[in-house]
Amino acid sequence: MLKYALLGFLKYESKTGYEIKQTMDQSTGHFWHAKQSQIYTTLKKLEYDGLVISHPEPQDRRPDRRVYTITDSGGRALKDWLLQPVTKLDTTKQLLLLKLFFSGKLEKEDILTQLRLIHNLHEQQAKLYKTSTLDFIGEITALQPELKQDAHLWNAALRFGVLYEQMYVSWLDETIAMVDAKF
Amino acid sequence: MLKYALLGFLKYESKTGYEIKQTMDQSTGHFWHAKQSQIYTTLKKLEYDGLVISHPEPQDRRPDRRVYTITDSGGRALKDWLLQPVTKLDTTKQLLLLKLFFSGKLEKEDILTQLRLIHNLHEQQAKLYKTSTLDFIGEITALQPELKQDAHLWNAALRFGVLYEQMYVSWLDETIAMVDAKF
DNA sequence: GTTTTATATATAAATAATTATATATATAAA
DNA sequence: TTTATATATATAATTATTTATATATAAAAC
Repeated sequence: MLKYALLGFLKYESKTGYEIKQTMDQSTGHFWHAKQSQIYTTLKKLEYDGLVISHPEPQDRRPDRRVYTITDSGGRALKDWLLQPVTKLDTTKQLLLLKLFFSGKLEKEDILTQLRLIHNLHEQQAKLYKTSTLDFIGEITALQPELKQDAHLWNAALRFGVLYEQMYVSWLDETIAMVDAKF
Repeated sequence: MLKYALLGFLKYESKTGYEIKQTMDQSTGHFWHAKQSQIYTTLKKLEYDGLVISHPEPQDRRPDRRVYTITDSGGRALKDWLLQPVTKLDTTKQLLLLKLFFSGKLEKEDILTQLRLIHNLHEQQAKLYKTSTLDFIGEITALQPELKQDAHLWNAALRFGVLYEQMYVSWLDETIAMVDAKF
């Protein structure tokens, strides 16, 4: 699937692997991520398959950048994929839930420590959504009004993150109270 | 991580790979899953590492079952892992969000079709939580009262699934309305 | 002044996970 | 009576992903 994410970003503009990594972390990061090494190897595969092309760009006092550009074939592959209906639920892997599920024989305090730690992490993430991530969408659409539709969808994806964190924190509150009462 | 899930299940009772797969699908399925092939290979690895042992059990008119049992070493490994704090958020991969993110240039109807399809899937899943999954916890604790604490945590994990689906469906309602209005 | 962070690309090695098969039997449903 | 489902184990091949590492420079922070 990563290949389509890469095509998606390159459809907006040509980029280097490094730039894609930065953009990804700031935009799709909370629902789709990849390591730098995977991005580089997948870009190579995409070029081999003719979905992107690359050329080196000299820079002063720095090593060459390799800039990737989507091809017509890549554009078609992207669109085909976008139109292909999603027919099953994502299978997420939640480490905390897995641990909690098997924690019935642990001490009360050990369970609570685990839950409180994760509570902090999710509160931080919730805060993050309310500040930094919001502005990059505004900036881009101010410069490129033709991306207005896109921006609506970016906001929807961001909104998902906000709701998810809200839900997560309230579930944690509930669960901490339950453990406190029943253990 | 799958290895710890397997140890977790085997801590309750000795099981075959086949049985673990069934149990997993019915219990941790919505936050941790694995293919049958991965379960079999991971069990072998666990045995090689001395965390479980296995022995074949003859059956009448069916091939032998290979029953796995957790060892003391496996029990310790499980407990160590359970106590180890979770220090970062899970990185989920949401196919629908990824597609939506890049769908700004699609036709309104294509986007809505995609969203409505996934809406159905999540409503079904929400319904499923309200019925079938609830009873297996009641059944087990009726037979084994010493699992009462465990059952509280199983319910908490299930509750997460319920809240998640609620959140997902309401986000979809919001998003469908937005696309309907803005595209 | 030294360390950290940012810019930039890339490969090797290892681990994790999926898909596709193969084999064998019994029972229940169409 | 044929088909589908459930019981049971297992391997091969492929794909996906992570971790670790190497190289090189500049700017900013400490």
